[in-house]
Amino acid sequence: MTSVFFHIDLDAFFAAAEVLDDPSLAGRPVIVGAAPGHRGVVSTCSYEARRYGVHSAMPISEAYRLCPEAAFRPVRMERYAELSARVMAVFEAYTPDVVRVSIDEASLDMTGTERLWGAPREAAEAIRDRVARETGLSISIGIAPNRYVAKVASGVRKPAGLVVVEPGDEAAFMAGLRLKDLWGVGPKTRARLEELGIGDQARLLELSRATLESNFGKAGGEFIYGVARGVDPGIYAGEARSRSISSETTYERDEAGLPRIETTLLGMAEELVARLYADGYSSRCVALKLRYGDFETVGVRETLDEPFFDSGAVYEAARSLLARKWDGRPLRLVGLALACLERGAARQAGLFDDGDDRVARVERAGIEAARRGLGKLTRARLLHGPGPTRPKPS
DNA sequence: TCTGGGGTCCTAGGACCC
DNA sequence: TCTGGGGTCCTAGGACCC
Repeated sequence: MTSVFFHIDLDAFFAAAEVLDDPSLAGRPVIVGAAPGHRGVVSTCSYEARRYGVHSAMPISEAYRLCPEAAFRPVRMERYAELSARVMAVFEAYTPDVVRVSIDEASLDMTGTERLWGAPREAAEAIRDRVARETGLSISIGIAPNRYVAKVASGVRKPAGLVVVEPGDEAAFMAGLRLKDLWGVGPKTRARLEELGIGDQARLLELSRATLESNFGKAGGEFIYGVARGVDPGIYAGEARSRSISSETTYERDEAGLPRIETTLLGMAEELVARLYADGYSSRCVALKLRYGDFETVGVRETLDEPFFDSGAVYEAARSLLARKWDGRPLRLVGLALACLERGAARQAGLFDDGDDRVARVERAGIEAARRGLGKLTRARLLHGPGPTRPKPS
């Protein structure tokens, strides 16, 4: 049986969600992201805003300059997650094999569903109508014999696009695209390709696998060689488990005060450990990220033999990494990450009976934190510490 | 008063072991 | 006297994506 994959993308999702909740925004340029006058970027903007040249990841100051009359809205991730879940539930009504790629994208294996939902195009229209009816959101759909080509196809005719690549047409479809439409080939790779005289897809096909590997490394070369021909490199094939969790913050003004920086790290350690327990992981690596005023970014990390047991240990590790790496110049950003994640919450030997009930583990973590007086201590420090260190959530 | 925050994967070099 | 190799783990940095 020929495989049929749908890749579905929500159109300008965050901006569309804002319009949904405030219909007076319909037809206006809407920019979701940082507030003008603050440090930050555009997260998503409506198609009306794109006509002014505004786009994702653009500094908010520039977006404001281009389109001061736009409605600027903060990111409301919880609301988007709620809407996303409703959209994903619609997809799951059409196939059991839904890979949720991100908050606004999914890859569906629709192989063998023809008898239920009709030809791919009909099924796609049915999904689109149902998403619109149940959530009021617009989607773009790419259909192809593999997940990679479906993903690319979903992006070439947004918004409300529907692009079908028939079996056998994958290579021809890819050959007709611009280099920037290749998923996984970013600005640096494109620049390097241009140095090699490669400005479009057709020219890219002339490069041998060996040439690509010698320029982009073994993995990179193989990747480019394959995707240029419509071969799926297995982008969503990996095991769906989290490998790291992180938190970072950009100060409104560069910060050189050790107490404030440490307070930031303390809050992050608490937040990360809480998330770690809630998700049922343990970690034995902590990584500190620092960005100086000139945007120079450095990192330092440490791996332990045993998992961290509580946020106090993570905080102490973070402090010592800071002492080791920071040269004292004002910091624009600090970030903390936990990596080497393993399934199962960390336990101190002998403290608890075994048991892997998730809720129980989370409670245990809370109990343990309270036992050590950690909860109270850190709350006091965060409330009365050296002032606010985190920008308003944008 | 440019340049967020949360992730993934790859590379290259060094330490260490057999 | 010129210094094996293979494997694994760890670190720092970089590219890319949403």
